Amino acid sequence: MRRSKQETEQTHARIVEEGARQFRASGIKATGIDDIMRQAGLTHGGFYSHFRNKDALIVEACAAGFAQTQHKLTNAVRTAPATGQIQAILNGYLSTSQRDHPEESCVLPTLAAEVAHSSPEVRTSFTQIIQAFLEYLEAVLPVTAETQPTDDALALLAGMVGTMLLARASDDAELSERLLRVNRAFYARAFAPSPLSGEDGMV
Amino acid sequence: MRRSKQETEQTHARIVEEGARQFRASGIKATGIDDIMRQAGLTHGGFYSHFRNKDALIVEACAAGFAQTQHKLTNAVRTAPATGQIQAILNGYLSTSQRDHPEESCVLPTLAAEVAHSSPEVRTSFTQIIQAFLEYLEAVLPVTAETQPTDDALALLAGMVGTMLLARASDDAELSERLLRVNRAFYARAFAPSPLSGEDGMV
DNA sequence: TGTACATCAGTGAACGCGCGTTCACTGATGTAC
DNA sequence: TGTACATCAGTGAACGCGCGTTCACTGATGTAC
Repeated sequence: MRRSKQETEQTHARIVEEGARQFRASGIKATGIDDIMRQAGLTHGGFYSHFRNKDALIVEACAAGFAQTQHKLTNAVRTAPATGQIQAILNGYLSTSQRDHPEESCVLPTLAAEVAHSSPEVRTSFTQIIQAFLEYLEAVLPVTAETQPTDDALALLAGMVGTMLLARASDDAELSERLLRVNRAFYARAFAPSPLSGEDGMV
Repeated sequence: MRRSKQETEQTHARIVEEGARQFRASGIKATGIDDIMRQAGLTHGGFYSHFRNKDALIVEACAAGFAQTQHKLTNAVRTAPATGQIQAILNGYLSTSQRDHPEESCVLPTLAAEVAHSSPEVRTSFTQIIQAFLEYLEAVLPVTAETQPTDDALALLAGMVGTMLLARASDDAELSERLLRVNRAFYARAFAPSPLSGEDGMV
């Protein structure tokens, strides 16, 4: 039966949120429409009242996932001293809690490889997320004599994404921990104007 | 009908090679046993004369893929001057030709995210590949006053893997190219004892 | 070296299952008068 | 403001399809004598 506008909007948001969770937790291909709808408290047929197809949900779910990561990082940066902002981002992004909860973590390490095989619309919107993340980092990175923030952001993002990807793939707890810890320190040293220590997850 | 020992071995190797290609090209879940066997010139039923199940092939295919990457890098290093070995690895690994041919490129950027959701046996063997890659890089990295090769290898590998992952996900040709070019230079500057320029793909 | 038999690589049909998407239907909501 | 009707969010069965795996079968290879 028909629902009120407000309820429809809430339901839509709930499906997007659940999609964002499950895509990140299990991967895009491995997550079925049915899984998402059931978690959202609905039956699978109703999906197509909200989205043209699965790709349309992927686009919205990735955007929602990135917004979530951006908010977390912004909170982490806000509570950090001006000279420790890069360190705060690294501590937040490369924390064990983020590693252990991909379902509410950054979409790049979890979904980038699958997106590379996806439809043009998915790839285009995902590329915009990468660009938005780069711009976000550029704004925080310091200007140095040697390099530009716009170039440094590329190396920093790649390092963050690669570190999390490998830390999640590693079965060996010690290696996984070492990847996070060592690379938090490495990238902080490489980019922070005056590196500060500290080690809290962002959650 | 029964085949000779030699022919059986060759067929086995052909299936592994084809699996390694297609897993990297399309992803593990997206590649069917049938696809692989057809490309190997066989029918799908025969698969189980060679492998217990799909996971067993994944393990062998990842190992074969890594061996291929290691050989390519070793060739690139061999023809480089002693001080330009890191640069040679970066130029080889982060080339546009590697980006455009995932089917014969490193297994880490393409398969790590899917492996994180795979069976224990797959995860364990994949972790060994990560460790082998790290040891390989450690042997090439210089010893400095500040850091250990064993730590530097973690940051270098993460940067290489993250860069390729993002370069492949990016729909924007300019951004993709910039990721490869800028990060080749960044990681060379960060790790090489005396950075040399140069820009050939490894192929 | 030759023969008889066991082995087993490969075939192709079949299995149960889950997928994305469609569709007829229901009934509360939104809207035109 | 009240009424009559169109709209449409959500249900649940059904669709065609592809998946990983099993299995009876074939016939050349490997082996025991």
